[in-house]
Amino acid sequence: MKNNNVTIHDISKALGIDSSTVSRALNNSDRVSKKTKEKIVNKAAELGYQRNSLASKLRTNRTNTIGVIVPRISKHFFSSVIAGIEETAFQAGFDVIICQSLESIDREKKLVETLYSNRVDGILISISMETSNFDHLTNYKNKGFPLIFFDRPCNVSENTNVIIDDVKAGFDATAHLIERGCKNIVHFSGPQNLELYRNRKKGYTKALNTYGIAFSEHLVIESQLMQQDGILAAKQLLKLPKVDGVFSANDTAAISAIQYLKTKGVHIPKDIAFVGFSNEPISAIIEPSLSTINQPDFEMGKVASTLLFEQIKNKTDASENQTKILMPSLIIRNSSKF
Amino acid sequence: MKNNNVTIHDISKALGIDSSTVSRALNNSDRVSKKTKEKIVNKAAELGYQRNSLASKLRTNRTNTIGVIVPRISKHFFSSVIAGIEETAFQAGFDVIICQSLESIDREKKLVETLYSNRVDGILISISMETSNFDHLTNYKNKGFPLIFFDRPCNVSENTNVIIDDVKAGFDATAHLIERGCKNIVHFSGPQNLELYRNRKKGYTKALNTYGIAFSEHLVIESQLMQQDGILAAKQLLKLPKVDGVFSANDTAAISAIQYLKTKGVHIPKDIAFVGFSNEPISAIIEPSLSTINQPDFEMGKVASTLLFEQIKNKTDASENQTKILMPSLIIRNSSKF
DNA sequence: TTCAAAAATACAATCGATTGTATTTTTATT
DNA sequence: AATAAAAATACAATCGATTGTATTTTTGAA
Repeated sequence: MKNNNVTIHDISKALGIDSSTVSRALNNSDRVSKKTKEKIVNKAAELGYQRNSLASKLRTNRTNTIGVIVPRISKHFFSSVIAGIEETAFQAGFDVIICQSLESIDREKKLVETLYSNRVDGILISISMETSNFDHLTNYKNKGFPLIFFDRPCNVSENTNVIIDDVKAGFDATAHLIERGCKNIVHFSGPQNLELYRNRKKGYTKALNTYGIAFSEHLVIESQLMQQDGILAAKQLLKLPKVDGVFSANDTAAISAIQYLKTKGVHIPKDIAFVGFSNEPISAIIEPSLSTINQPDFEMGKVASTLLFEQIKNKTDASENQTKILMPSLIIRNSSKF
Repeated sequence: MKNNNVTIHDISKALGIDSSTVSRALNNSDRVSKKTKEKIVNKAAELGYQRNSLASKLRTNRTNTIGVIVPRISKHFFSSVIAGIEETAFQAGFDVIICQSLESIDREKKLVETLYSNRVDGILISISMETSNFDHLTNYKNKGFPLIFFDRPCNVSENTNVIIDDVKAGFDATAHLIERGCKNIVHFSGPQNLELYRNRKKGYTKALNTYGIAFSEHLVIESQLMQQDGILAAKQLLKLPKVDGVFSANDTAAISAIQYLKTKGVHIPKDIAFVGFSNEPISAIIEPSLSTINQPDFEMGKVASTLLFEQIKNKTDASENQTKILMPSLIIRNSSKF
């Protein structure tokens, strides 16, 4: 494509009107008369003019764009959060650039750099599973760059985090299994550098304590909670004595474990009851349907982006960091019914 | 955030070296001596310099960025295509901006404009279900802007399309049902402005013809193929006499229809056999597992982006339009077994 | 040591839009 | 008709990086 892009200077020349006036006209400034505006707008349409945002952004030092980094867009939870973000952004007149780290710290670093060098006005991020050092993020944050963590918080320094109450969720899930009669409850846990998984585990142990059940580290199976991990966990679980309940820190692992156990003749929930985490759409459909924790995903997107836009506006103020905690809810389905 | 961004001019001043040399040094040009390069690179690191891509892109008129517009990132098919695109793009040194139209033509138009005004080097798009007029796309295409359609092609003018052989897929799916013994096969079809759905339907009718079964328009139920539509279609289907097979143009509608029918005591596949389309991950897990058409999604992303990069490179040549057709494959699962 | 060639660096224009200031034109008041 | 105020428009600098050309410095061969 030859560079036949039309600029305001082309319009300027075509009409014999200064480019500054053209610019003002196209931005509907009231410093330009109605008549001239009309002429300019018409000529712009005629020539097929399209603003060069790069130039505009460079000059104004404002991009009206935010970046969002999630581990994986195909995860229902994240795409719902993104939906919430996009809705808020649309109302605020902001564009959104969606990126996925694929759980890789290297990709994450590169994405942050790219977004920053494109001068997005702020970033919303849910860190990768590999991220345990936060320098590539706090460096920007400390410069005063608007940066907000959601779902997977960062507490190594002062930050704004939007999370759900994972301890409560873990407690509720486990308590439900106990009240249902489970005595030997296994916990599928995730990478411990993520506070979120630490908290779900905390909730699990807290519930055991509350109900006077001894906690045993043997009953905690840690993995990345991918599909394959669920199968491995199920195999491991079968070697443990009289397990009758599982609280999995995500649905994916729970589902693959259930599938595997079914092939081994284990009856869910009679032999082993299951509670997952995330309320993936599939969880309502499989058999047995999976009890799980519902997270206010869409709301999380709205809350996080609203906070971000506040930070972007209050450029001058040292924005106060705050942690917003949203409430999860337990959905009881067949995988844990009597 | 005050604008304390470090520029090459800051480095220039700090070292008493002209900014052009600084720029060249940071781009590792061999017009700068090794010694000076080192000084500059060190100072850049010290000051926390980060290139302003906006300025760079404006000057060079090259963004090394492509845009991708899909209807919905949460759809497994699209996120897999995106994965393929990102892999190719990464190798080519390009950034990818992911956008979702949410099946809305208005959003789609706005996204194309935004991407263009940000001067992406090209766009890959799978159009929305609402899109039946293509002016907002062909306008750019005709200017010589690299634009490629995937999965949902555009044949109103000369374009590059990357698609799968939907006719064959529809044929295979239907033929399989017939060979299995089905005589009254319903087809869940999608919006007819999308060629893809027209083609799947074509394949369906072609198979009926081939096997000497009369085609009846009554047996085609058209909708947006969303979850809710599947239930409505199932209800409608129950009113038809002796339906014994369904070929659904996507998995989503098939799955919700199956769920509904099961509650009505219909046995799948004994009473009604099902074949879906897309091979969503859920399809392997539900009960009965859903026979479906597997699309080479990741490959489609690679092929489409490879073609796009070729077009971007051959700026001058009038790039030849071409249609690439990828081959789908039928996966037979329990929903259509004997 | 001298000087041409090569290497390194500096100068200055440029990408396209925006914006503060200056100038011209119009309007309205006397 | 004169003139001050207001409205409309023009001028010119700027955002930050890049790049063709010019200038200075270094190198090495005679």
